[in-house]
Amino acid sequence: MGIAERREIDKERMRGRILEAAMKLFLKEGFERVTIRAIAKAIEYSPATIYLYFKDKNEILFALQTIGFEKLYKKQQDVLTIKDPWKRLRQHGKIYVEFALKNPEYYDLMFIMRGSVVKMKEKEKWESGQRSYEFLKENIRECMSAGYLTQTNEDIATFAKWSLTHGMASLIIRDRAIMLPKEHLNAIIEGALDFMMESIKKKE
Amino acid sequence: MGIAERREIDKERMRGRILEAAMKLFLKEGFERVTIRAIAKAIEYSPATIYLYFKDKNEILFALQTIGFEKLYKKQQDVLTIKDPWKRLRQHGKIYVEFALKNPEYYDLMFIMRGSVVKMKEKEKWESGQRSYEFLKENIRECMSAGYLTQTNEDIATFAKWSLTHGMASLIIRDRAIMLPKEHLNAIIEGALDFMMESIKKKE
Amino acid sequence: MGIAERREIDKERMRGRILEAAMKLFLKEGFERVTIRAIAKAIEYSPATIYLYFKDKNEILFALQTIGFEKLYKKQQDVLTIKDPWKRLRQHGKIYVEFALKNPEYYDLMFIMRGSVVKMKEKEKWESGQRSYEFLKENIRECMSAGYLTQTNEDIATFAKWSLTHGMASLIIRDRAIMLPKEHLNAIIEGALDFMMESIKKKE
Amino acid sequence: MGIAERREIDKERMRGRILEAAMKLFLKEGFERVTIRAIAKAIEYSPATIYLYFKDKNEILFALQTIGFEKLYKKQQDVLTIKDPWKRLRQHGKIYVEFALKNPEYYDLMFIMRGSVVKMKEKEKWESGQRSYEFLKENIRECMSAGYLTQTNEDIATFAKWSLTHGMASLIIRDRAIMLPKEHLNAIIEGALDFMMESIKKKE
DNA sequence: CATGAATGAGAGTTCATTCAT
DNA sequence: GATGAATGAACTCTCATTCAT
Repeated sequence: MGIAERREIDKERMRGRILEAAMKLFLKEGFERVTIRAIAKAIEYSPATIYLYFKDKNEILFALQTIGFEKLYKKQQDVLTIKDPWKRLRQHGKIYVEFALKNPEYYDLMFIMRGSVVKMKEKEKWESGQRSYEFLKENIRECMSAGYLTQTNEDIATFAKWSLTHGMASLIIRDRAIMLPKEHLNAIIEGALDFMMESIKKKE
Repeated sequence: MGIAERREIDKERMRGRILEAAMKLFLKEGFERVTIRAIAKAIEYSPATIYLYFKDKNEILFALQTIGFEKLYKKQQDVLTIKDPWKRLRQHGKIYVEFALKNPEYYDLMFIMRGSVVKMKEKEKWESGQRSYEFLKENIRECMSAGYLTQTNEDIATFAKWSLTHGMASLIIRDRAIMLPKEHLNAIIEGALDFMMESIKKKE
Repeated sequence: MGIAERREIDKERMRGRILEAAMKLFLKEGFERVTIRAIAKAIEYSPATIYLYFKDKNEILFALQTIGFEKLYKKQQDVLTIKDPWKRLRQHGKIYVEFALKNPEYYDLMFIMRGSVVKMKEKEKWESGQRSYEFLKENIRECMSAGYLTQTNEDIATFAKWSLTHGMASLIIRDRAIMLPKEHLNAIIEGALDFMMESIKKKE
Repeated sequence: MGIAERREIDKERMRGRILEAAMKLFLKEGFERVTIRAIAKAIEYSPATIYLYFKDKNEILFALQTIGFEKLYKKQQDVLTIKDPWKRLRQHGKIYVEFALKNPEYYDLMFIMRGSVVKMKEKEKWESGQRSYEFLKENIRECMSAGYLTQTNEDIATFAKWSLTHGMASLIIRDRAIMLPKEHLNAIIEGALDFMMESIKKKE
């Protein structure tokens, strides 16, 4: 291992520490508490040091987003153990919402937070976002091939499914589903997923 | 028209101008650019003047939200002309998403934006929010009574329907549905609504 | 009674209401809460109206001060019923501190508050302040004539007496005597007065 | 001298400059003119810089107060060279008033200024304040033991002595002793001290 | 590599005061 | 005589960022 290589590794490690600290702040204190200073303090470096590893605050948020997408994608992979595409689709919905509610700050960053912060329309980033979308689409496609689903445009079906799950997750995360008692939420979510799945099923 | 009356009207007009300016800033510059100073500048008054019409920044945001809910509720009423609850439900979904995409700033404020802004007022605010929810629920109920819908918990069905529409709207508003070509969006939305409606329908 | 006269009376009445309101705010809310707006609100007039009766905020504070001095002077007069100058001096000290502690905001305004607020060095005002001083001095003089007091410069004796009482009052009012338990304060004050009186007494 | 050490010294020096500037403003412009901005301007730094050295404005005032108490306590120590408790007590009074009149801003902050500024810190702050009180009390006690003083409660005697000196100092500092010609002030103060001392002395 | 020191820009808010009506 | 409307001038404080060392 050359010197340059080691340097690279060290650099990567430091970036990791910064991101980890930033995420912890996110989780514990919420978005508006994630300041460069706070991050610096958490890793016991000076604010200026952060700038040696990230161009600016946006780059940090962007990196966190990417990590978030990575995490989600991994979770999605787990679902592949289920061979039946129909059952897999159902489980897919479940783990998606679960991911969102267990990692609300990640999810927020990935799917809710304002674009201005992380210039959303730049393609690069959505490489990772898109991957998750494609994964879902593939699942839908298989359901169609297997005759489970009313024939329809696959993008439509994918978007519908995604919207349902995202809708539930984001309403909850952003405190708009307060009319539903917290203790019933899980049951309602499962119910809603079943509701759509059941009904979505091709009637013979 | 008495003097007092005219005064009241003038005051209301000024409040209107402030709200309008705030809303424009929202739209053009994003949330964090909506500052008292920016609003003041936009209407060519001093920052202090704003405080003659609104107690603080929160009150402005709160007022905008309330207007938004009013607007939405009115739109929802239009749907009542459709007597068949099933067709009405379908149209309900359509106008909901339409509202969101035509008034993205309002919708954002009402259903997406961080709660911190309106926290204390939870109860009052959600009076208006809840009203819209109840309206949808009533529609669902009627569909059930009329035998259109698979029997299920009404809150589940309502939340599912709401989540679908909110999901679509919020993914688009916050730029997460960029993989879907803009020119097809409308069709996809309609498709997704039909998709769910169709499939949701009770199989005999 | 002519029109002009009535006008004058009305004006005076209004000034009175303003001052009263201002003083109430003083007492209830403390100095920094006495704003022109707050006063106006209290008497249910507009802030602008205040300026028809007082040139500026300072003039209000100045007027309050004068009223304070009036009050104190009246209290001082009560003491004249005591014929013996020595006993009268003792009582004089007592009522002075009493006045201060019962009307801390007045006292503060009169004897503690920064000159910047009420340009202290302008003679006019101290006409009223001085009067109280002279009254005490006269008492001292009588004590001397009556042979009660060690012969000394009368200004010295007056200043000493005044300083003792003012010192106690102001230390208490501005929270610097917190090491003395509140419930003993009265006894300590009386004790201190006696202490000085006793010892001040000419030894034969 | 290591780098860290030098840094520390520089930091301390800067804090010193800030405090000095704040104190000058106090002196020249009065309390309400002591703003962060004004301090910053005075030392030709930006307001934000101040916050690198002090948490907030309160901390500055608190620091000044503490310095003041330190200064006073040191002055009080000087008096210990006088062995006779009676003479020492006399000198104690003198240097107390001298301190107040030579450092009116400090004295004001320590013993006159509204508590609001330092409220929360009551306990810590008054550790230093109390120390000075205790020092005086000890002197009083010694005078009693030595038979100089009429037997009385020691708190009463201490408070009386303190009140006399504080009374004189604060009346002068806050411009309420303007009836006494400036050029005689010193003599009057000394006279008042003697007056009390003389008279306080136990009569045999 | 790391950072201490510094800052420009800006946030929300409050106040005494003015003036046309 | 009364006031609604308006504002200039402040205030404290926070943040992302830069740069010489």
